[in-house]
Amino acid sequence: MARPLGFDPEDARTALMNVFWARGYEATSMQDIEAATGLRKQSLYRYFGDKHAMYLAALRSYEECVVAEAERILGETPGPARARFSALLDWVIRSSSDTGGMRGCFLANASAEASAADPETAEVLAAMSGRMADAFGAALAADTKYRDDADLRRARTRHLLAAYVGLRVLVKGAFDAAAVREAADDLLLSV
Amino acid sequence: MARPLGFDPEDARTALMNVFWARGYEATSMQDIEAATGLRKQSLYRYFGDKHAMYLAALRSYEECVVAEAERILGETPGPARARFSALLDWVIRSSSDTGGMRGCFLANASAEASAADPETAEVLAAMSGRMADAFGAALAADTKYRDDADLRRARTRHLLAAYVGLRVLVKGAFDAAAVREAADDLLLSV
DNA sequence: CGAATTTGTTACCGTTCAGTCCGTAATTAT
DNA sequence: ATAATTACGGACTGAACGGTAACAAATTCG
Repeated sequence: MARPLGFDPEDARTALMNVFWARGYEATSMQDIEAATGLRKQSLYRYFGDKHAMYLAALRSYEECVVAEAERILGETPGPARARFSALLDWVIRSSSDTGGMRGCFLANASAEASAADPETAEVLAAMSGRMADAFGAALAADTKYRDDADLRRARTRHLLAAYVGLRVLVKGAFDAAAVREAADDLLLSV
Repeated sequence: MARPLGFDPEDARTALMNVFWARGYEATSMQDIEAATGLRKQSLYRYFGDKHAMYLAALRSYEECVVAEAERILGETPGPARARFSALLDWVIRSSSDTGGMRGCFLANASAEASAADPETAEVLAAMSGRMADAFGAALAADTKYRDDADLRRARTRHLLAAYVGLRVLVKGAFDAAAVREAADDLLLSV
């Protein structure tokens, strides 16, 4: 009955994801968001609510884009667990160098920035890391060694998830591409 | 020749460390800093310069407190590499539950928050992670297996550092104490 | 004691923050 | 066409930001 939306909400969410991913929550101003989305504040506020809601939308967009892709790679790569994780790490390293800048992992960045006083964000992050953990566990279960030992599988899942997150944090400052590759190769030896 | 400083600079730096560690750089306001240190803005500005310098002082304080303690534990624990890392992880888990809140690792938090546009912070972070890597490598060298194979030692060092950092990020949201313990135990199997 | 110097405190500065109001343009239903 | 409804754009708001200026209290040296 009235004028339709002048922008694609999906595009806006992707732009939000990129800007919050690159700068974090606190360091991103509404000016940055306007520039990233190409929209005016008023349109953003009407559609999303407030800055915090935009951040949650960005996190959900990351979940749909990146976490889903990680799940796909871990699930669809044929062969044993090690091959699956190798494919995952290849993809991480490749997509890191694609974007040039080392943004790390939005999930890891958000976890590190998260204050205890933000239960909504904590919930989204917990759900996301839970999906990652499930995907890791399922990939491990491709090997009989892990399929038959739930305790080992859970422990190894947590170990791998920690190493994965740590890699994506360290790539922002301490590790160059070669160091990441080396750490990833060594990590695969423990799978 | 004049009135002496009315506060202990070391205490002030420790307070700065704690407040930036808990909240990050952007989310910490000068009001927070005044409350944490018990000092007024003017005293802080005169002594440290500006907020950014206070952050660097906080990072250096962390390096002197926490990184130095990690070096000490890795270096002075007797026995093979695994025992040394076990002691390190015990200490991490113990000190995490001591402070109640899960602040994670200041180094990891700062790395995740760091923007590429801050070379000074990047330098401090690189130096700190370098010290951690050196300490990890030295601890590994307690085993002949690692002492005699520099390539393996370097790769394993990076793997362990990534896992260590990842653990301390995930403890902020995704992992509870039991999950950390489990991941740490599994991590030790790869040493 | 008194001059010099530095600390600590209060008030203040311009800027930027997230968020809102309101007039205008665009679209649909009648 | 016209009325109703909605999106858009610019101007605006009060609060909080980081940072500074100016003054009073305290300490040391001559």
